[in-house]
Order: sequence, then C-alpha cells, then structure tokens
Amino acid sequence: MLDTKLLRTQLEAVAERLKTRGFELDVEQIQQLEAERKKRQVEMQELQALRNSRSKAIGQAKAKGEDIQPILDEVADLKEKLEAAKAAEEAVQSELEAIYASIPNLPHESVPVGSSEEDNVEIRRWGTPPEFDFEVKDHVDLAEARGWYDNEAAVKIASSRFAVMKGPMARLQRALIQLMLDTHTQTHGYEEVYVPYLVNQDSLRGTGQLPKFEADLYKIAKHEEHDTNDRDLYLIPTAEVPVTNLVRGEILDESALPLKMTAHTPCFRSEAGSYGRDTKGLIRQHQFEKVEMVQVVHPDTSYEVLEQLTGHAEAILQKLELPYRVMNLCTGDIGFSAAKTYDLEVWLPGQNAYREISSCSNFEDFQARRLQARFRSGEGKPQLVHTLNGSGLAVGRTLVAILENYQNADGTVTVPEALRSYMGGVEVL
RNA sequence: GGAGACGUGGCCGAGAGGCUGAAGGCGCUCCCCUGCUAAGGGAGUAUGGGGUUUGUAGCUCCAUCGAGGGUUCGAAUCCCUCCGUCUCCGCCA
Repeated sequence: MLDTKLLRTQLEAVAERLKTRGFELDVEQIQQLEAERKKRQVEMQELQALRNSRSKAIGQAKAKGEDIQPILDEVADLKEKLEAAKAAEEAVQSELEAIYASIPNLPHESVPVGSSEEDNVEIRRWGTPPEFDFEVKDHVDLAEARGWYDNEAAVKIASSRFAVMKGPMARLQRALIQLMLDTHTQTHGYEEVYVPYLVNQDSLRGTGQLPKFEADLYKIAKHEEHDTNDRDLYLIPTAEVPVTNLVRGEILDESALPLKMTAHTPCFRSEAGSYGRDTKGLIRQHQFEKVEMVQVVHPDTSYEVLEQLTGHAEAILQKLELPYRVMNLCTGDIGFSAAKTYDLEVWLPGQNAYREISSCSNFEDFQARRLQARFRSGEGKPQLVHTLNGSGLAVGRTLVAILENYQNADGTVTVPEALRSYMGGVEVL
C-alpha cells in the first residue's frame, strides 16, 4: 500500500508515475472520496466527543447524587445520530481502502520505462551458452528417456502441471536445495527458517497477494461451504509470504536490522490464465520447490541490499556454472508490490533461450506499510522498514537448467562440480 | 476431540459498569544529589488516525485492554462468536 499522506498531498504526481507502469489512477474520484471522508470523519468524531463528555457528566452527576435525567434527555437522540455518522464514515472509508489496496507500488527512478517484457533492459551476462556437437534434448525428453520423469503418473494422482520425479533426478533436486541453503546460510549470512505452508488472509494481504490475486492461489476450505471463510487458509505461492510476515506488526530495534532469512518451501500456484504457456515439463507447475531469500532492512540501505541480494542468487548460478543474464524489469513488467525488480534468466539449451529462474525485488515500504513492520531508532517514532526478497533459486527450473546444460551425447548428465558432494560423489547420472 | 482456567502497556501485575489510556512494580530515558561504587530524590516513558499548520513542533479530537459483534447515556469490566495460551483426559508422527 502506498502512503495515504502521499496520496492526499501529491495525488497528481503519483498518478503520473503510475501511468508509466500502465496503471490509470482516477484522480477525481479519489479527491471526491477524500473530501467526503474528511467531512464524515470530522462529523463522526465530533459526535463521539460529545457523547464522551456527556457520559462523563452523567457519571459525575451520579457520584454527587444529582438528578441525571436532564442530561439523559439531552443525549436521547445522540446514539442514533452517531450510528448514522459512523455508518457513513465507514462506507466512504472502505471505498477508499478498496481503491488504495488496488494501487500498485511506484517504480523506482532507475526502473526503465516500458510497457512489456520487450522493454526490459539487460544489465549483464555471465557465462557462455554451451555448444553441443549432437542434437540437444529438452529436459522432458531427456528425463523421460531415463525413466526419471513421469508426467502420466502425476496426472493420474493429481492433475496436469504436477510432477513425479524418480531416482537421480529426485535426488538432484534435493541436492540443489541443500546447496542453495548451505550457501546462503554459510557464506551469505542468512538465517534458515522453517515456516507454515498454509497461511491466513492477513498474511496474504500483508505481502500484497490479496485482495488482487486471489485467483492465483489455492484455498483450503476449513469449514463447510456456507460457513464464513475469514479463517480459510491458503497454500503459499512463495515462501515470501510466511517469511516476510514474520515481522508483521512488529517494532524492531534498529540494531536488529538487517534481518536476513532464507527458507526452502514448496510453492503452490493455480496459474489461472496461463493455460497454453509452458504446458510441457517442469517450467510452469502448480507445485514447485523454491529457496527464498528475504531481507528486512533500514530504508537507507534497501537499494544497496537489492544489489547484494541479486548477487546472492547469482552466486548459486555461478557455482553451478550455468550461463545467465540479469534483466532490469521495466515499469510495465514489474510486479504489483515491487519498486524495482531484477530477473535472473538462465540459459536453457532445450528452448534455445534465457528463461526466468529468479526474481529479486525491493518493495521499499510498500509491504511494510500494510504489514505494519517497523523499527525504532533511539527515541524516535517507529519508522517503516524496507522489505526485499529474491528466489535463490527456483529449484525446479534450476533442475531443468542442469539437465539441459549438462547433457551428454549418450543421454547421460554430468553432475556439476558444486553438487557432487551432495550426490554422494557421483560424477555422471 | 472432551473438561476447566485464562488473555490488560517493553515486561510483571491491579482493576469487576462512570472520576481508568489504565494503580503499583520492573525495565528504559533525562535531571538532581553523591569523591568512585552502591544507594537516594524528581520527571518522563504505547500505537494508529483525524483536525489545525506550507511542513515540523505544539495544541486538540477520535480509536485501541486477544479479534469481531452486542447490551448501555457510558464497557478493560456484562453478553455472544471466534482466535490463542495453560492444566487435565483422550488420540497421534
């Protein structure tokens, strides 16, 4: 959520910047509602003040043994008036809140202006795509040929876009998770955390998945359908949700910053609206593994930290010697809550293309405001923190990248050096 | 899953319809006293929002005693629902 003060005082400028990401803000409507809000709120509060003072007077009169009937007569219709004023105020307020909750974050000035992924700017490349003197297979053909990947079985026990993996491939995925977690904890200074895979609505609101993106989430109905669903839980679409929500409602001591956390979790996405894209293989699944990095930092440092965090994700690709490039997402392509995002795209020989494998974002105080995640420095007022996160990395896609980049003519796969200790020393699968 | 107890500020803990945004204690901050240490005295110490102000400060109003509803002129206090914690029993990895 954006700062309401900013929305009140610099609405035009905000609308102007939001335009760069293709978002049209109805300035006039907001101004109207704000004026209405102000009026209603003052009305309501004045009535409340009157009620409070009269009620107090009744108490005092009673204590002195005086007749309270005159005061009671005076406030006879106050209750009804107050209720009406309250209802009016709440109506405007919730209308405004709904609008504010749907406004995306303002892009940082270093974000290139553009309308689609075509306009993303390549920052750097690392590594060279390997050359093969045989016809390369994609990860599906390769893994199916070895009996490692069984799409039919997944469809049978669940549905399409789920995976069944066996033997060395399943183990390779586990090895990747271990490598990533060990690297982030041992050399990048993150604390490993274990978190719930089901979360409540407050958590999803805190990180911005709700109210706008409910359709992308799997919901677990806890009660009968006719029951209220406030307490329904959702499968996490990313570890970002439970991990970032650890600081929801907290006032941290400045010395506790930065908070650096990493977690491996499965992620669940219903991917409504993406049918027809990446239907084959592991690229786009309803369930996939991811190692996530989350940082909660002092506002002054967040852009510096974004560079570091991106570097931490890159370090994994470098360890695995997978060629990749770093993209600065343009205003039209960054996510709802992000002020700036770098995507890491890994080279996939099977597709002859770079594909997203990590997304590293600075949310500034956009998430923190809704989370009410703050810190206090000295005597000062609590101040909102900045939050960041990045995949480090999407494990399923890393698995794809390894199979495809390390494939051999005979259908075997060489194990990257960095993974061998996690694979019992095996060099070739 | 069953039965009971409970949920108050940074922490402990009183309060049982009005003078309570909340006694007292601990902690913390500042000031005074003190040769050092120890001790003592005083003051302060929640969060969000609105109005006023170009903005800050200030002033002022509103809200918040697990959450949400209700009763009442008035609720931390009474009633209901939910969430959570503890104890005992049951079950389970």
